[in-house]
Amino acid sequence: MSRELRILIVDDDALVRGGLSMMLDGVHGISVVGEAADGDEVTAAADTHAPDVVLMDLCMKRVDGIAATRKLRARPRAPEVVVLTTFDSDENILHALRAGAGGFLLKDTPPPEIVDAVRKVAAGDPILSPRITRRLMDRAATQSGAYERARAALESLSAREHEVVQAVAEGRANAEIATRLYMSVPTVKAHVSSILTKLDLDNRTQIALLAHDAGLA
Amino acid sequence: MSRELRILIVDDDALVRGGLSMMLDGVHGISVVGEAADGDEVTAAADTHAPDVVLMDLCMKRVDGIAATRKLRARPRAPEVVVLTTFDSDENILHALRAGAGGFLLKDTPPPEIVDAVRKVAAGDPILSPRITRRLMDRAATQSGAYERARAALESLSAREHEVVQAVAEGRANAEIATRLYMSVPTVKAHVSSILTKLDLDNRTQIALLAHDAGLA
DNA sequence: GCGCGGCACCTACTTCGGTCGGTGTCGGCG
DNA sequence: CGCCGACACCGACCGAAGTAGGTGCCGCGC
Repeated sequence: MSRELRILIVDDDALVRGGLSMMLDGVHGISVVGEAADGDEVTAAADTHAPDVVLMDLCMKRVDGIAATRKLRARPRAPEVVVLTTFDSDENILHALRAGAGGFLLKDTPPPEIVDAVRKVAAGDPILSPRITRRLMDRAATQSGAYERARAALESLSAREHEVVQAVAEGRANAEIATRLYMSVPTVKAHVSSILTKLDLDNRTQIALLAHDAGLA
Repeated sequence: MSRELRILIVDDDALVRGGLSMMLDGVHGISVVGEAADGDEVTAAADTHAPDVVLMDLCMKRVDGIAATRKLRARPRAPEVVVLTTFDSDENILHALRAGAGGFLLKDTPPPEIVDAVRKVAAGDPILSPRITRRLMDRAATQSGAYERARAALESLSAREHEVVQAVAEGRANAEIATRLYMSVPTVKAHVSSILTKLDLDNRTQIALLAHDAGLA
């Protein structure tokens, strides 16, 4: 097998650091190579210890965990980051994911699962707490509902009308659309009008919203 | 501990059913109580065997796995459903999630993980293959990018303007907005105009799209 | 061949949306 | 106090959006 997994623990609470360290260090294949108490110390610690995985607390005093994660992930040979937090607000989750976290665990996760998560993340697999997974699933499902309906509605349109819908969905005016699609403004209007009746809508804004739901940028 | 977990396996390939059954049955705490070869047979099998978890193949002949899942989940005391499939198309994933699947695994998942997944799903935790999790994470992250920017832009608006934005984002006409917010049409126009300059936009459609990005339904 | 429906295109007319200018009100500040 | 800026509100004007109606052009079926 490969060498030991090198872990860096980042949390501004010494007690938590201790607990995590105790939980992880000594477990087969894992060794905690360092700790940091603050977002500022993280990059330095990462330089000296070259960890494979960083366990990152989210709410810290000076530089928060999100920013620290972003900084870490921007480096060459970036370590994987597992975010640990007490709060599962959408804010936190989405920010962390955008910052490049490979895992997002709530602090009530039982120790063996944390160990497991660290291993999986190190292997490149993403890890989320069940509650978070559920959120993401619900999110995706609801969105895809609108998507399906919108897509279905747009089926009834002709090719040219599709192009017009696309342009309308970008917030463009009729004149703009006309030049872009090489037709006169009245023709654009005719298309828009036809689209409105076919989709049973009242105005171009509703076209734009529908198209947006259908995934046209 | 609670009683054994009752599993129903649904796949139109007898070989696959056999393999899964062999993999799961006999494992501590799990027993395979039935099999079904087709979406049509599923409800009947569920009636007779009252499974806790259904392992559902997605691509089947007559009634596909999505429809079968939807039907199962609509019942009282519905079993949890884990979808198993070879293909990880967005289509499949989103449809399955919307149908009420509690888990989505690719068929290349190693056996122990499948066992584990069944247990977790039975306990109410959602389960996704790493590749799927990654997809959902990326999806959420990209969307939240636009969200942040839009939210920030809308900060500069007054309370009344916010209400107008909301209404515009629903595709409403000025007259509608006027009655709804108890003001005259010219006043609505004034607000819209002010919003346009503050957000540096050209027309109400763009307002609607921005607001949509900001999460105003 | 002929009629027919759908499409893309246009003109002329009506309605809606957006700009400009202006009023009254309120709270902050020298 | 008197001034200023922000806000909510309105009326008059004009350009853009949407409607009605009509033309030429395929491709289809009788």
